[in-house]
Amino acid sequence: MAIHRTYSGSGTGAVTAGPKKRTRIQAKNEARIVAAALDVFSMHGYRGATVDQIALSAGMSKANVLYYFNRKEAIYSAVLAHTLSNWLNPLDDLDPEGDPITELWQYALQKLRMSRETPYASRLFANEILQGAPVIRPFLDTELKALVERKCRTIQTWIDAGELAPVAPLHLIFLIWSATQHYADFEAQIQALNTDSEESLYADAERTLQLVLTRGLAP
Amino acid sequence: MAIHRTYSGSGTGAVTAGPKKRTRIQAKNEARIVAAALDVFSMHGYRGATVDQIALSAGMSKANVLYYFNRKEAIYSAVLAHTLSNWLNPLDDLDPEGDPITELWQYALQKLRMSRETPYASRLFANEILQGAPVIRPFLDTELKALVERKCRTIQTWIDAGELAPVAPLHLIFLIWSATQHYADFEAQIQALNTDSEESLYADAERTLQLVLTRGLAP
DNA sequence: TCGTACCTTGACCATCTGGTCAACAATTTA
DNA sequence: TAAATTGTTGACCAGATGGTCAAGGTACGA
Repeated sequence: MAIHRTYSGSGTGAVTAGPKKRTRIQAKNEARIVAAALDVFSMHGYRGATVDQIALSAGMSKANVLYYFNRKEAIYSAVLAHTLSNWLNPLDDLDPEGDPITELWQYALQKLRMSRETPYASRLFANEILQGAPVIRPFLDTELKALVERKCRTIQTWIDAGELAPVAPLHLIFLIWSATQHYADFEAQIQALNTDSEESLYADAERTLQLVLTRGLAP
Repeated sequence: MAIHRTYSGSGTGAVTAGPKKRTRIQAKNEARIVAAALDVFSMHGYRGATVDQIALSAGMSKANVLYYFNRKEAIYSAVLAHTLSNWLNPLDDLDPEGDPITELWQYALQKLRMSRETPYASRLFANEILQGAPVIRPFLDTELKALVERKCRTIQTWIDAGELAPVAPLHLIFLIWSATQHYADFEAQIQALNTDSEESLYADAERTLQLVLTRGLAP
């Protein structure tokens, strides 16, 4: 997760010289700011978010927010870095030794539940990528690409062994990502079109996705 | 497509009294503005777009843009209204008389090709819905909801007739939307992760989606 | 040709917003 | 406790941006 290194300003703002030890107060306030900023950025996008909103949401003054993060962009980078690993980690769990269809369905299910439980993270990335990924492009080009290529090889191995339908591995990953993140990113649309309870909504989503994936991926 | 009526300001700005006939120049310039605004809004979102950018892209002065559309929001509404019908029309083509899996796959294919050919429209809606659909929520709640419910009934009929796997119709539609629009909305990510040509990218996407859908939906 | 209505824009204004700074408060350290 | 470091904020600034307006230009019917 090298996003951290990409943006030098994402640390403590007041300290310009070498890396000093972080105070308790620093850690606490930076965490509060990042948590507040996730809300604001994921709702309004980078440009639509204001430092004032973030400060208000974090319960402190704008000047104080900019004391910890010199620039608005630094807050944004910190939020992305803080969220990115959690958001993408499950992919790493795909086990080449496991049963392909079980592994893939478990991955999809985990992503679907994450979309429900932490939609902010999903919308944060959706916004970032919609704008052309100006900040996390370096990460996409290097670490995410390496991870995805590794997992594509795993999937291809399954296909070659006749344990999985002959899909294009990369596009299977895209399919799982899109189908699950949709429930977070397009929540407003889904709320408008759904008539049932949220509970049964997600139950139906799981059922349908499981059915299509398990049948669609059978060799 | 009643979005037009929702925003009174989306017509000619200078004329405040009743509906007068539109000049040739009016029609031409409004079309130029809407086309330019689609580019700008889809790239930067509502808040990130500036009237100056739109004016520059349309080849006229900012003041002139605001002569035809009194408010920035009016431009935005006009762009949404102009794009919405084209973007959602294919769903209406689902023929209850046709073969279910063929019909659904043709619909998915059409959406996938639209994502490739006119990604701006997709990204425009993605931005709008990510922000909570502040402008098109009334449309979602009424016309889109009615259309989707109608199509869900069609799908349910197919299921009841044993011609289709027992999925939740609404979620099947979500699956098709998400899997296809993903290629437009997340283009930046896809570009970063793809190593092949764009041609083979979309060929693989079609092949994988067809395989999973046709197998996954078989009764 | 003339007059009217429509078109176009540079200059301008009010507001919003990211960022700075000096002054003061709290906390840690010697 | 005294000094020094760290934390906090109201006031302020500069640039960006949505929107207005008066003044002048252009098309078009009578």
